Amino acid sequence: MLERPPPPPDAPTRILDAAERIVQARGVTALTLEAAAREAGVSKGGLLYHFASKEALLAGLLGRLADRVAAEFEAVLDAQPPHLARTTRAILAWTFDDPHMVCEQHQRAAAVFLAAFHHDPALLDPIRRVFADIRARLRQDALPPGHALAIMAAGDGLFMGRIFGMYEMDAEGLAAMRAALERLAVPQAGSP
Amino acid sequence: MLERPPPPPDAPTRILDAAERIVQARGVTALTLEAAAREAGVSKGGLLYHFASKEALLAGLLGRLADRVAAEFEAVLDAQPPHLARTTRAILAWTFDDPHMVCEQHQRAAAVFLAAFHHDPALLDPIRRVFADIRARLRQDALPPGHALAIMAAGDGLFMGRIFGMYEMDAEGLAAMRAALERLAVPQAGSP
DNA sequence: CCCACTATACCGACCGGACGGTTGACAAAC
DNA sequence: GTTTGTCAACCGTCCGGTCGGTATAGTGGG
Repeated sequence: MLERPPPPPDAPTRILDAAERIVQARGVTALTLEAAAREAGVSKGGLLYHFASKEALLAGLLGRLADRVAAEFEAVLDAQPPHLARTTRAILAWTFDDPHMVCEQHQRAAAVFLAAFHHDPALLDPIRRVFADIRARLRQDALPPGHALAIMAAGDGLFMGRIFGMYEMDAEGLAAMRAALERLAVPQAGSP
Repeated sequence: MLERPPPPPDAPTRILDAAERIVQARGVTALTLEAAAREAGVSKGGLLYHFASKEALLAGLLGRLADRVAAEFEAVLDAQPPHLARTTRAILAWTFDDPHMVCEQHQRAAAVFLAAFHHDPALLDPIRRVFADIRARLRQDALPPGHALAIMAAGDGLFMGRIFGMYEMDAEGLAAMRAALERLAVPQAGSP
């Protein structure tokens, strides 16, 4: 059964894809309007027709990234069985259940994130909102105070370590860390 | 009792200080050779006499940063009482005992870090070594596997959250989080 | 059906400015 | 008189953004 090949994406999408590819492959500095245009198969003028400035391009990139992150987390959350600390456990799954394939996508996300921050920290606002929303839901988990925060921070730290090439954690260390954090995700932990 | 005012720093130091100030105050993009020179009170040629290229300037910045981070951690570690998980507890103290004054310094460190990463990720190597060393010592703490890692990752995540303006954690949340992590820093935790 | 007009999508040459780096001169120190 | 530190002027390049133009596809009047 052949899948119908997806229709060719429209120009703005193609341009955003191209920009992402460049940022991921050759770094923030390589993202110029010309390069993005060429990679997308349009002229610089064509690119600027859809994104009126570099900032607009970055904003587009960030908006899409925020949407994707939100959707990804939602999917992980939906896959979690009911539990008093469901959101917290979703974060754990999100952090550790990463099929290796996704790593590339995370690298891309990080590259976009950093590119945007580099240009103007305010561009991160869409993502900030996504995470603020997650944090709000986290607060409703029936966990001792601080546990959910610790788990989330640890996930973020792991993510950062990967992004900046600070850790190369082996599977064993990763599993141990996950186990330790999972023990924090037990409602009323520590007082049977 | 008046402290003897420190002798005026030499030119390379003045230049590095100036570059740091610029990166912190006006972002990565604002760090140009001209701007750094002007801020340091020398001409561009004068700057290039001491740092032959922008990359050299960034390498200098990063080297100094790595030294300072290492020294700072060492100081925190020395202040810790003997304990089976001394290194781990030093990390906790490092993360949470932050007198507010230091926050500014951390912002500066992060700005330098990001500027370097932006130019060339390989410039981060000196810092990578510092953290690799800390991680190695962490492994010698008598803690259940994963606990020290979790604590370190949480610290990193908190740091990242602050850098990118993702969290604004209140003191209460911070204290709760610290308490949760501190419970992980107890040797043989969980099995009396 | 044809024509005039308009809107959409795109092109690529060009401009202005910034930035990294070079050069040659110069003065004080040794 | 050579070395050391500093300067100002300059150069080539690159990049973001502008602009005049083109091709295609409607749209409405006659």
